[in-house]
Amino acid sequence: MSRTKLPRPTDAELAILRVLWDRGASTVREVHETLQDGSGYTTVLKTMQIMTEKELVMRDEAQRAHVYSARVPRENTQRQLVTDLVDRVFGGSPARLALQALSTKKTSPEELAELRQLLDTLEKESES
Amino acid sequence: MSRTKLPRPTDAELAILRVLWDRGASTVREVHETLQDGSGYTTVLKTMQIMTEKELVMRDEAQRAHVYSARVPRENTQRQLVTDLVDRVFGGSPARLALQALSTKKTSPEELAELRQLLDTLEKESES
DNA sequence: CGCGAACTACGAAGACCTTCGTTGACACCT
DNA sequence: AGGTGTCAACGAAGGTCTTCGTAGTTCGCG
Repeated sequence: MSRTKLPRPTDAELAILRVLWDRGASTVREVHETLQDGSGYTTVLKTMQIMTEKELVMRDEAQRAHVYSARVPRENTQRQLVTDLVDRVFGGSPARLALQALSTKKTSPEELAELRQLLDTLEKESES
Repeated sequence: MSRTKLPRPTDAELAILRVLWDRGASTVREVHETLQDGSGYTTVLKTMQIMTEKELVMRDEAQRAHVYSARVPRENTQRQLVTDLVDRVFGGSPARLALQALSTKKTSPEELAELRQLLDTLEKESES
């Protein structure tokens, strides 16, 4: 049992994970350049080292410039953060979060259609 | 311009806010008792004092046991946290968050109906 | 070889969060 | 008046996160 009940990634960690999810395996330099915030190179490096310890990312040390890749899938992290938020501020109701999310900004017709489809599926399920 | 760009409430703060939103104005003791986590009385007190400084809550000192009430509305905080999450992990697409939220857990038929209604409204809007 | 550029590693500082012990004030009861 | 319980205030400790300076390593090049 070495499963240590992973904590939420921090903001800085999440920003880095997003880069790795989007770009795929990358060096510190690449991440640092992509991430156009004001943070310094060594800051990004340090954070990525910590993320390696936390097993959020993998490191390939074959080259001099180590190559990092995300070890946690994007979907999982999204799910983790969503259920966390649902529990902490929406009383455990994902639907209320969904309502809040949708009424906030505008959504494209394609996404609306996708949502409608999901809704159909869910309603059929609840009927059976 | 005294608007200081409010930061996300921390976990402990959020837990307390939830109690205040649910119960309405409450004393520290009441909050502490409601909140059945393992935290000590003075911990809750301290946090609520800090929240007063941050203007997250209001304090009525008329009685010996001060009475606190939420100063930020629940809706605002929910919106804040949702848009924050949308920006940080769903690339700015609320619909993707909604999809993730809904596919995670089961949702009651009433909520599904509510969602469908909102979807109708949104689709009509995008048509015009 | 010797220099500079690109890297990693390390450590420490500063900010914030959470936790709680202790102190002092106040109130009620006997 | 003295004792007991309730309360706010304070301060300090310990943890985590973020930041970055500095030092050491490696590589390529003149």
